[in-house]
Amino acid sequence: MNDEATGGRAEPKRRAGSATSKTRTAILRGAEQIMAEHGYAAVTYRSVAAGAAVTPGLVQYYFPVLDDLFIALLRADTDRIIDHLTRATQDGRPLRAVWDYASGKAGTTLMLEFMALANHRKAIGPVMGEGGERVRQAQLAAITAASQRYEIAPAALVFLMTAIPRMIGLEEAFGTSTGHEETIALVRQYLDEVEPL
Amino acid sequence: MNDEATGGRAEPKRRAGSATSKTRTAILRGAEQIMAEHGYAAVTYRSVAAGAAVTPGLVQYYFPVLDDLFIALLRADTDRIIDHLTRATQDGRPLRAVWDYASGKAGTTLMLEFMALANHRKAIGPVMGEGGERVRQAQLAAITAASQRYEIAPAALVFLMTAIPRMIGLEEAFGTSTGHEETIALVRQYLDEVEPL
DNA sequence: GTCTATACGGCGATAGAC
DNA sequence: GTCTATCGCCGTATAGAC
Repeated sequence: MNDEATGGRAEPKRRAGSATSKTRTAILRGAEQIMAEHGYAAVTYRSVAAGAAVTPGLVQYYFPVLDDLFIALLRADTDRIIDHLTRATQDGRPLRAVWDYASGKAGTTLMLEFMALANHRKAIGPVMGEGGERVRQAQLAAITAASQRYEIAPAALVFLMTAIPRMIGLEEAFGTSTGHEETIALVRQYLDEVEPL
Repeated sequence: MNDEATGGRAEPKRRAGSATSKTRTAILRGAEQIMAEHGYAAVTYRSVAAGAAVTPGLVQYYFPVLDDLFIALLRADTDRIIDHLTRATQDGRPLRAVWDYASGKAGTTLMLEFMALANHRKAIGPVMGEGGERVRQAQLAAITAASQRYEIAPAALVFLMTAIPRMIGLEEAFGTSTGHEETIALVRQYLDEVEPL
């Protein structure tokens, strides 16, 4: 509700305390769990403090604005995703790996959570964009080795193999489902052609 | 931030005052403008009241819980979208009409706004799902007349023509763009084949 | 039925004490 | 470097005036 307030700030100091502080990592771990369990809206100075058994003021000391905490969480998640994709695309069927990963429910939920977060905390948007770009470049690198097999521009292919299952997941989270089965069948047919099992 | 509180309620009376009240429609109009201009987070009892020149208590009289106000706005938006699509798909190139509409920036922004809203106001989700289903059925009805032209299952086609530009819009809102151009070129090529200008 | 006034417990952010 | 007190928002509930 105070979006404008945080958006209009120049650039104050964004971090206090050492980056290696034990307290700091304990706070991050606790915040991550709260976010996974109850959503970003449940991540408050008070709840994180309670989870890490410190005072709310101390959490705020390490993360002066709540954005800073979310950004740290988002960056860590992005790194994890890229790690996973890098490993999963080395089995000879990189396109299927991309499709399968994007089809995972957990990832879609997390994406929705961060999209919603970015939507009312303007500092988060650019971090998401940069993370999305990093992920896409990693996917692109993983499929270009065999790109002549696919008959479709690699960049378009990677986008589609991510966007389609993601949007299906989003819609299903709310209860819209018309066309999902038919679309999945279409993609499966294509994958069977270009990356037979 | 008080999601749990509103979620745990049985089912109190959800509306007071007549549905045709002049005050009620004034409140809705004002709320719509605030939402379009500053996002859903700026829609508060106090801001809406100020916009409609009434007291916050009166807004709450007509919409006892803020969800009720958002649901009224979402339903009205869905009706408008269906009206628009019904008209736009009658020019002989219904698939292009679907694609063009989903490519509009305003609609994508609004969708993101409502998705974010649904993400932390659980009462909104089902209303979004139902609205999405209504829109999709209308689109489906509009293209099935000429469906033999398309070579792809109509339901999959409608989903893709909506999902692709929507996801492109979402990603661009944050700053991810790899693959967008290539994907758009791909779709344009397909549209030129099945619905030549 | 319409509408106002007020109170409560939550929140993020800030200033400043230790 | 660590932590507290306080401020001004918020949604919601309630009591009651007209």
